[in-house]
Amino acid sequence: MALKYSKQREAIKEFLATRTDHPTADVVYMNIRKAFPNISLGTVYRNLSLLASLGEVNKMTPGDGADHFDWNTEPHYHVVCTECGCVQDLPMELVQDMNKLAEKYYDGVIDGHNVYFYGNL
Amino acid sequence: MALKYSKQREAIKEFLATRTDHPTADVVYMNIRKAFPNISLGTVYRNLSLLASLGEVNKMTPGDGADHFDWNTEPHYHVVCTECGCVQDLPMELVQDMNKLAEKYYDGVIDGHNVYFYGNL
DNA sequence: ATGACTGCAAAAGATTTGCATGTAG
DNA sequence: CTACATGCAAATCTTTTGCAGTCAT
Repeated sequence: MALKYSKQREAIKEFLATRTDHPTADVVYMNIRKAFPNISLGTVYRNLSLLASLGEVNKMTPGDGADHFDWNTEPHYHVVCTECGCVQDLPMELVQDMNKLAEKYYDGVIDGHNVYFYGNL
Repeated sequence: MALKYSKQREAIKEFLATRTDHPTADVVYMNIRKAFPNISLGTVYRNLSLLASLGEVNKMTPGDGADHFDWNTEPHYHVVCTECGCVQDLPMELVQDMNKLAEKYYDGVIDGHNVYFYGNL
């Protein structure tokens, strides 16, 4: 289980680091393809779960059918856009109000996206 | 879009109300079959999402591959068993500590299940 | 050399959908 | 009657896996 270097995995990590949203495996695949036209979707999935198990990325399942991958491994909350389904980080000032959020659903607008609180309410 | 009565839907609702865990569509299917041997999995899925859109049940996606359905529509948190994957409600006294939970992962034992905090940390 | 990694394609698992038939209102 | 609901099967979508060849160490 000794890790070996792979330029595909490196490219996937670099790509994730450039994104503040939280792409799905397929979005990663589409983008990595620009630099590696022959990369396979299986390789993207294998590397994403490897990176997730190493703790280098976070795997999220917001419930839109596909998993999302987050380069930010610091503990934080997320919100999901009700329009496009994208995942955004929850502003820190709202984190402090988690107890209140837990008492009722949060609906609002962040960065032009209509979001609802994505949590286990 | 006027709702019509169906004994299959009624049975699904009744079954969910008897469960304190949070069954998957397939588990619901297996159980409803005892009373309705000819019910189809498609019908179970159609009714579960109908009930979810009516707000009569909650649909959850803990990330184990399948969606789970929860009869308790009151706002509350969940934890997931790392052994069997089942979903449990988070004890209310812990809800009051949500801010602290948000700062670090929660690992513990509840009702004999080794659980981790299922949230968007 | 050896074991990890890749591309490809097939497989697996969950959910959705099209269609002909059944049934509540 | 006529919509809505059902059963069945096929289709769709995401993710995983087996395998033979490739590459890092």
